[in-house]
Amino acid sequence: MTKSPPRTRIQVRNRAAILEAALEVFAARGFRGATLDRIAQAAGLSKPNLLYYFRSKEALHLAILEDLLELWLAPLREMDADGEPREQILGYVRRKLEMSRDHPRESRLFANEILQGAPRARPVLEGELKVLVDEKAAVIAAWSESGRIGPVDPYHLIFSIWALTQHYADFEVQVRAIMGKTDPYPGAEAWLDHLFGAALGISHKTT
Amino acid sequence: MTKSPPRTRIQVRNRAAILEAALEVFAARGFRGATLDRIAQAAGLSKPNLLYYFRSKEALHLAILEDLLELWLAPLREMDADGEPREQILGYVRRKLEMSRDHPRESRLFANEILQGAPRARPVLEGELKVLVDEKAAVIAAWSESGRIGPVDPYHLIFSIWALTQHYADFEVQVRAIMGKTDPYPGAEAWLDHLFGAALGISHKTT
DNA sequence: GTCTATATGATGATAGAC
DNA sequence: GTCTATCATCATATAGAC
Repeated sequence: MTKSPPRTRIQVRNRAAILEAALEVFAARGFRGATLDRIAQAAGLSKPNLLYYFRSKEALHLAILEDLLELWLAPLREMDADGEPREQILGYVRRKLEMSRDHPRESRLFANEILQGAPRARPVLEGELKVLVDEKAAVIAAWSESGRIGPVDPYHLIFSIWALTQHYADFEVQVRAIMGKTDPYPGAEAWLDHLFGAALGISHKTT
Repeated sequence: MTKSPPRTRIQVRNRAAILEAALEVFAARGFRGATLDRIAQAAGLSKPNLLYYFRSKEALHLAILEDLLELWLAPLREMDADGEPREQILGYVRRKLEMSRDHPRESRLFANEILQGAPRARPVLEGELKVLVDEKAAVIAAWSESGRIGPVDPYHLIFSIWALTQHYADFEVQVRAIMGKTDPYPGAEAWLDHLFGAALGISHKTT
């Protein structure tokens, strides 16, 4: 799946420039909306030269997805079964929110891909992602059953964390349309801490 | 912005068929990924005939956005300043989740548009949407200040509701990759009820 | 109002010189 | 390895007959 490794410094630099440019363009316009022309221009190369490094638009997109995967799954991987449950879950929320703040393009690229049915990423979702989520869901379920956190549905809890944190990157335009120039992240962090903190309690008020 | 009203029954039927087909295709593939060929085929018309009803792809997309707007904002509009606060907010969550379940294509069409910077919907976001959100945020803030619900950030609360409910429509492929054939909506409803119920409490456990 | 045929432009990819 | 020139395809939109 990966190309033969680059040998010269120029190749390393060009390859990196292409991946950076492609991330920018794919994130902003989706797979179909992105053009090789635009990516090549952003990378400072000619279109045929770009295609010398990646044999097709499809191959370029795939290379990015693969590069991104570990970065993307890292925050969940760090959740430690032996840690303090509440701290582990709230820590995951914080790391994931930081990921949205520091890597919004990566978030939007994934969002574009999944929104359109994950034509290229589906194997990853059903393979590596599902395995990881099943594993961490089991950890959370054990915490819940032992009473160290309140009763929660681990899968929906994880979906919630994804949805809430990624929202600030993926729907940034909408957030800004409503909040103006105010940086949403400080408020978001406090709110998510409150929201998940309350939900993880042993019990909660019902009225 | 809107075309002259259709006059005959055939026109009404064709126009509706086009909008239905276009919703399907735009939602699944985004603006650039959708082709007039595919929309025309899905609507059972020739491409030039489609362009007789809508002068351009752009105009067709705009017509859909406008048609969708009221449907989309209705659940929030229904939130009643004179109702019982907790019930009003949880009711909004439920209606919005039903909207995702019953209208996933509409959700994905909006998501595509916003994800790519809202090139066509931006005026709506900064206009009608912002006005409505500001109004309802003030209502929630008043509830919070009077102590009828706990201290909440009204804007982030509303973002949370959008993010969580729309996630099940927009990222359906990912949810299914992890949950398999299980219908996620019953579990989602219970979880969101728990999550927001806990967060709206007067206070919550901090450890 | 609806169709066939076609103009026009964009885009992914290749050929071949240097 | 990198470029200019070009091909083949596809997509939006229009012309014009019926």
